[in-house]
Amino acid sequence: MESRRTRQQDAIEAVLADAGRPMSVQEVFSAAAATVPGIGLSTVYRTIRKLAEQGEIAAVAVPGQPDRYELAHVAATHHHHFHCTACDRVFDIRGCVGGLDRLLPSGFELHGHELTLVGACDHCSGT
Amino acid sequence: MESRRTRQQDAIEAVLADAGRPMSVQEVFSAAAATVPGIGLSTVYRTIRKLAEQGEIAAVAVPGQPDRYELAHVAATHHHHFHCTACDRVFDIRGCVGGLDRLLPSGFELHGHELTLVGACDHCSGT
DNA sequence: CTACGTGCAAAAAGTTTGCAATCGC
DNA sequence: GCGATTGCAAACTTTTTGCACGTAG
Repeated sequence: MESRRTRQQDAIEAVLADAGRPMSVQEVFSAAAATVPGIGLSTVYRTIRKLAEQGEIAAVAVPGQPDRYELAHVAATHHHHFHCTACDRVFDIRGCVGGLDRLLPSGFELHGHELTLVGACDHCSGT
Repeated sequence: MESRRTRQQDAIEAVLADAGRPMSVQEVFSAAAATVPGIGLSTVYRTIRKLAEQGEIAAVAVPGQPDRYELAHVAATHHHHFHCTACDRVFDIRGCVGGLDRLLPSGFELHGHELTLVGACDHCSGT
């Protein structure tokens, strides 16, 4: 269960690091293929799954679409997401809401939370 | 493109109405089969998709899992979700956070938001 | 009666797995 | 050299689609 450094893994992590926003497996695959031409889709799936299990990347869900992933150290810097329903991209937004404890029903334990704003990004809004 | 009232559609909507929490397509299928024995899985998919397009039900996403659905009139009564990572169920919780506008980057338009608390429900927490 | 909605089977899309060849260490 | 990792193809799973029949209006 050693961890071996390979061109493919480096490329995948680099893609996620450079993106600055959550990406789908397909997006990662396309982007990584630019660096490592013959890379296989299964390798991307395997690597992403491994990174997710190790907690190095976090999954972001959008209804009706496959999950997207982003580096955990980004996720650790607490932030949230903005889903543009026009161009369908997800952006990271800084800041966090507080006072969530008051929403919690008694007996429930709060471990974390995920907030997604929905709307149109600066590029897609009619502004 | 008329809308015809059928036994199957009634059963599916009844299941969602009675559940009180977001359900997956499979869950709806199983529950609806109790009322309409020979119901087909495709019918459930088709009906749910149609209801979603008409805005009568809302999709709730959980990373790594298929979407779950709940009646929109419930979603309209603004609320949020709690995902128990132990029993893997999603609960509705009342109340809503405010002040989201201040999180919004300039140029972005806010249409809605989705907040999911993550943790252990009263049944699963060690309490 | 007309044509929308259903059930079944086949197809498509998305993800995982088996295996021989490769490459890091 | 040894064994983890890869790429390809096949297996699976989940969701969508084609079609003939049943049925609501």
